[in-house]
Amino acid sequence: MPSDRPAARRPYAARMPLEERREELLDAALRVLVRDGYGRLTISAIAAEAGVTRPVVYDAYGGIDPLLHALLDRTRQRALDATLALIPTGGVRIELDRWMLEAADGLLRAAQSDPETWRPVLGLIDGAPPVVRERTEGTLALVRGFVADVLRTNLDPGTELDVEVVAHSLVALVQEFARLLLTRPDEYPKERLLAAYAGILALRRRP
Amino acid sequence: MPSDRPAARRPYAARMPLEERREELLDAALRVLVRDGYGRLTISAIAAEAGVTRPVVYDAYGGIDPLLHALLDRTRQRALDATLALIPTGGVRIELDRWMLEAADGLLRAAQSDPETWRPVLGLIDGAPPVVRERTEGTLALVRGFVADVLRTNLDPGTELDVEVVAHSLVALVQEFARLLLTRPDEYPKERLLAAYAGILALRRRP
DNA sequence: GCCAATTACTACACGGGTGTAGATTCGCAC
DNA sequence: GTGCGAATCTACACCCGTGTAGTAATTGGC
Repeated sequence: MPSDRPAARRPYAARMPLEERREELLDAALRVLVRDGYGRLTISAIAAEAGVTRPVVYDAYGGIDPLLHALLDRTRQRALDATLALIPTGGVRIELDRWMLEAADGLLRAAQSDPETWRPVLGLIDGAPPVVRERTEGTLALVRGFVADVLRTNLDPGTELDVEVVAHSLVALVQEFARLLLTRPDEYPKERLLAAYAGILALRRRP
Repeated sequence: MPSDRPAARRPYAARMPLEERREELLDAALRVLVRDGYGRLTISAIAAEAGVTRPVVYDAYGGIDPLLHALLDRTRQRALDATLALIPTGGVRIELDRWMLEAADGLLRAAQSDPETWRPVLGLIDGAPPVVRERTEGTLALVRGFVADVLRTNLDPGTELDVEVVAHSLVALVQEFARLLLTRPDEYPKERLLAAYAGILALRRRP
């Protein structure tokens, strides 16, 4: 062999302005996250997934923490937008039973149509570090607040209920349904879950 | 200084037969786990917490995986024992509403009295790897099965309900209450949670 | 076509956890 | 009290991810 080739230089990845690169890195990071969990969400893995070398990631985000922060922000915003679209605000009066069903339906649809966003949000990704729990909890608190408002506005005046705990319960319940839908869709398709939910709600009227 | 002391040998930890050492290591591991999460549950950290050197841990368990497995087994068994004690088996007939309240009360008591066992079981420890989710899910499936049996045995014959989904919901609800109790006891003391729960159940009778 | 700024890559040092081989000490049995 | 086996410790090599300084290629503007 005449030339012991000097470690074959890696072909350059397509160049990209910083902002665009940042978005692409977030996309790559989300793929890694959903596929492998937080435990394997490393700078190395993200760079490999995006087809670039690690310094590119450092130039774009400075480290895993800012990157994760940005990823959580983007994901949170998407999920929150979809969720708040289902909740009437500003003291609008609605029919509670009907709304609870429609909102559940809407949320299950959202989760089903964009699982990459919702799996992390629903806590279905393994290895979540504390920062994830904190941020998720903050978002959930917001949603629970809106749900509680809806309840206060629309519950029969006579009803004595701990609205905050009930809001907690409703949100937890719908979340659990969404988890079932995403993890065992064959066993628990949307129709089954909604029918069961309707059955539970109906107990309130048929003594 | 006459003697440049040769790195001061570490004092020996008290010797212990293997089985006893294993238990002590599990205790240490549980403390580390609850305090720092799965992300910091390393052989090094466990050895330090137990006051021994790493080879002791390797001799006792062979690595982090067998140790974690043993720890999960022990924790799971404790939680499962406490839980199954609350669920009537073998087709015994009971009064459903009363039982649901008593069982919730019992579980909240259990969680409150032994948080080190229940925090991991309730998913309150950060950074759980896939194996934890799998094992927890298996245990939950068992519990849900028993709850579903109770429902089948004691629901009014006329009631048309998706018993499996309802069991899922009940278990998820009580779990959520337990999480609230352990993470925000001042805001959500046991009495408040149980009162709210009773209120929700009561809706079934007061139309 | 060429140049310069921008973007990407190579190469290094570091830190922390893993796993193991071999030396050392403890403490029970006799 | 003294062995001797069991239990513990020391010391090493290894891997993998981090973070950065310096080098090289690309590409848009002229």
